[in-house]
Amino acid sequence: MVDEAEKQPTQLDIARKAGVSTATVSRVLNGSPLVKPALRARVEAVIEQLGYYPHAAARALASNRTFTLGAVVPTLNNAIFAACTNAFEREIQASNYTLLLAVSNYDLGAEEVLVRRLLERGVEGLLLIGNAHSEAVYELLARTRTNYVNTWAWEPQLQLPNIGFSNRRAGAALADHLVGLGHRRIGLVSGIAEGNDRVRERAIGVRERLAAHGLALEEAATTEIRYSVREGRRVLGEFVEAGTLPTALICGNDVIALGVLLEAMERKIPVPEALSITGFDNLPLTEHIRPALTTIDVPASAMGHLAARAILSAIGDGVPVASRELEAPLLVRETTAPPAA
Amino acid sequence: MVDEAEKQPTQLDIARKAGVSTATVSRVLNGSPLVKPALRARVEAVIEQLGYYPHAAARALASNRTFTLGAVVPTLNNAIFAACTNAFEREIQASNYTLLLAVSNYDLGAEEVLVRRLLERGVEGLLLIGNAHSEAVYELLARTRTNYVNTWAWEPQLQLPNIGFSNRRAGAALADHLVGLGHRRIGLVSGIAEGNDRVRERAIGVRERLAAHGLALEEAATTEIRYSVREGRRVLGEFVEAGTLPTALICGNDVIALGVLLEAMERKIPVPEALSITGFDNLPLTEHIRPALTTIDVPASAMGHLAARAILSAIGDGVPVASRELEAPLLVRETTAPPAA
DNA sequence: TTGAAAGCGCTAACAA
DNA sequence: TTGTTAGCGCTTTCAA
Repeated sequence: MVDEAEKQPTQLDIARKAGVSTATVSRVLNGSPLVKPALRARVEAVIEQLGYYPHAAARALASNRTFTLGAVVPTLNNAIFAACTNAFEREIQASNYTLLLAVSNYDLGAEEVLVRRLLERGVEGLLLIGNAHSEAVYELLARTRTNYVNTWAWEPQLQLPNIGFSNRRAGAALADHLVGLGHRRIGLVSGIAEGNDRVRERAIGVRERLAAHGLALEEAATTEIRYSVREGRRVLGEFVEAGTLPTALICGNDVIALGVLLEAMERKIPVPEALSITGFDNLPLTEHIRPALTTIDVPASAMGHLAARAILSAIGDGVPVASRELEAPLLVRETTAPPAA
Repeated sequence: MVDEAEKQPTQLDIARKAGVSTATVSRVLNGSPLVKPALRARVEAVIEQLGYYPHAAARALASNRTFTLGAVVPTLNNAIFAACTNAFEREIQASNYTLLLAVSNYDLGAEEVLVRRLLERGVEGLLLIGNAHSEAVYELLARTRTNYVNTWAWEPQLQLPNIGFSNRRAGAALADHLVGLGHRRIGLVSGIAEGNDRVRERAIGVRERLAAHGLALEEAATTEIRYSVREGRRVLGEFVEAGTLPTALICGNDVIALGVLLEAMERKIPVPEALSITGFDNLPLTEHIRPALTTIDVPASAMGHLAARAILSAIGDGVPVASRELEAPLLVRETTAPPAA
């Protein structure tokens, strides 16, 4: 019955014990220069003694600042988004900001309610993935004048705050590379395009370049699957059994590519001799596996860091977030080669 | 000059426009059953019209509830922690809670300030990794009566809220497996033990079982390294060149194990014939790679989900978080076999 | 250099 | 069933 909820001390407790006003306590806490050193020391001693710490909600209500930033990512079960989130958090942490994180599971509708929830929480800025978000999200962001940045994308014509790279050009680079190698029958095993503009842009890039060379994707070797090793393996098997295996397969990401590669090895299909494979992301493992995976180097951590710095300085200067294009270079390794004659 | 900061509408705005009191608006917002349907509809219409949404800080200050949970993890650049965090977020999201996430980078001192920061933010519960936290953290948690749970650990004698598995027993299982196979010269390539009780516990488990069999770790093949493929490769190379390679290597996690495995393959050291290798975590890839990795199946997502449910129900019932032990079974696959005669 | 006091937007008694 | 009102803990004028 005795719950003795001895509450957290408040500034009033500190003020009384130190014989000062709450205004002075507040000044001490906020490092105001106009508190006499002696007084400051006295107050700090009491703060220490009572184990006081500020009540963020009260502070936010009074000052209209939360020192909180938000991020909503599709998932953390993709090393690339986890890395970006990690970098973002580390960067804002250094500026005494705290991260409110939400996972949308690639669902734009869910994302909308999550963004709303973060806005209610008073986030001073937001990191989003991609440029595809619901109308409502964009309206909310505009109405509340929230600093935000769409990472993982670079589409200047959209006039959106982008810190990322051109998925379309990355897709194009992959296509050019394979065509340049002499491939004519190329398939695409991409991620699920629904609600994912990065996937769509990459596919457009691939198709455009193929078309420019008078080619087209092998539709019988083109499909969308979830990002998983198992799915990659399954698809490779299906292509083989259906007799639709092309000479090159562009995979939506490294995880899929790894699945395709491992299944090919299991089936004694020589890679890259009989089948060229490309990935996307440049996961740490891809350079160590044999054959090493040809892939696109996605600057995941850099996007996280830069997005944080951009938002933080936008908040500081009161200016809009500055866009910035990053490189996502093609890394030619061992899974791509000219097709067997 | 014209910044026209047309502020967010407040309950007062809604109340006036709807011709009711703010109390009624509050009731509508909180789904109080004692608001007449007609009135409710009128208020909701105005809310919709003005695009109003509640101010979480004000709400928190008045109600003393934040609907926020915190998590501080060592890093997100480890798929296993990312998976746990992902599961935790998904679970609390479903209960309308929001996640405050902080990354400690395996630094207990840093963790302390982060926990403090989350507490200031008013988190109603906290997910932590492991049982090793600073005194100050435990004091803070006790004093504020914050619901928290240490995942990734199961040490009932410590009387701490644990939802996890016994790292020591997992280490023991690995040792038993290898000894049972006939290995006598066993090395350990663990993660950095500093500030990481999981690593220490696993090592203890290994050493204990080895001792029980009258054996000891090959110290010349035992070391601590960062969790990276590259590091794993480097270490394998060093052991080979120093001529200290044992017949089996217990690796701190799958990433290290993969590095060791790939380097062994590169050097034409037959695995498992000449060298048995074990990992830890059961990353999705490990079952697909050849030879498939013998490892410990860590219930990362389950810990995230269960921790969330435990904290949420502790908050609901006002009772302490219930501990729970999970299995972390040994998965014997293809990288372990009897040592060559 | 310090203090008094008025809110910030909301919830929750308490009244009606 | 609805309204009135007193805070929640803090910041921030404004005075002193």
